[in-house]
Amino acid sequence: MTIGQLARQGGVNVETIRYYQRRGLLPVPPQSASAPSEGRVRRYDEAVLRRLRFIKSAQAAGFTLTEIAELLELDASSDRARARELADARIAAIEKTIAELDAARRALMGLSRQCAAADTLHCPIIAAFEQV
Amino acid sequence: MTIGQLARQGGVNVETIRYYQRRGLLPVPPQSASAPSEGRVRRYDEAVLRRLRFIKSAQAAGFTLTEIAELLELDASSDRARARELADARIAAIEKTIAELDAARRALMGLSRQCAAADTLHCPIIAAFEQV
DNA sequence: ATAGGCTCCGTACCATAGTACGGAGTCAAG
DNA sequence: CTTGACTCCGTACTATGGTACGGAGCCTAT
Repeated sequence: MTIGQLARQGGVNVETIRYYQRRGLLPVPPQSASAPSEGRVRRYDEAVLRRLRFIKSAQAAGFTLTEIAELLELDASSDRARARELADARIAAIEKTIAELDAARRALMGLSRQCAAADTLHCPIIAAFEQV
Repeated sequence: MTIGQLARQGGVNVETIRYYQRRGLLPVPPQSASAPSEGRVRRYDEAVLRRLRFIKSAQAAGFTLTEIAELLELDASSDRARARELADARIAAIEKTIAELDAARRALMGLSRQCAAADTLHCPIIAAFEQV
């Protein structure tokens, strides 16, 4: 797979892959190949694609790229304690975020309902967020 | 209330307030006062504090500062349709984010459990996120 | 064998949301 | 009436996560 194909499969663009390579999140495969005709173009395999998808998932989970770099290193190592530490910390953070988002969601639903009511002059947007 | 007191009450720092003022999110009160002894220091009232807290809440709900600026304008206006539109769009986005975070949370909990088990060699971090 | 796409790589630039700095003026307390 | 904390303001810098650009060179189908 070329870098362009990898990018399409992973749903990112080529520049992003290069950026991840610069950050050490993705490997830079060798250009040389066994066959003499195969040239100066780097080829990527399924493992890299999985790695790329992992990065995207971990990012969605709120990990920063720096933390993801650490996770990727841990994945290869056997430091179970550290891996667990990171996972648990992130679980707690996620639960907090979910609670916040849920509160915001409720505030917004109240706002939307108010705005739908024909008898209000305007929607009290700021007020909708009081005590959120 | 001075800018420093406002900042402390709002849980942000002074520079942030100035930044919000530059972005038009918070008003810049006049320096002049009725009493001649009152000087060149700007004073803020409760309404500004509420506004600041609203900004923080809206930000936690995932609105960008640009969107928040629009919300603040809408709050003063009567454009109920537009306010509702923004609210509904954000509710949908929040629900999607919550679903993603919940999937990530489940993946991480699986990971943590694996890491806790004494019989595993290492925690399969990348694998934990497959199909997340 | 040549046109068009890709790839390679370095460097520069972007948006978002702040944070830091520094000099000058102001304010309240001792 | 001075000292120390705070305010004012402009400008510069930071971190994060990318995007854009441009000149090479490579690769494949016609």
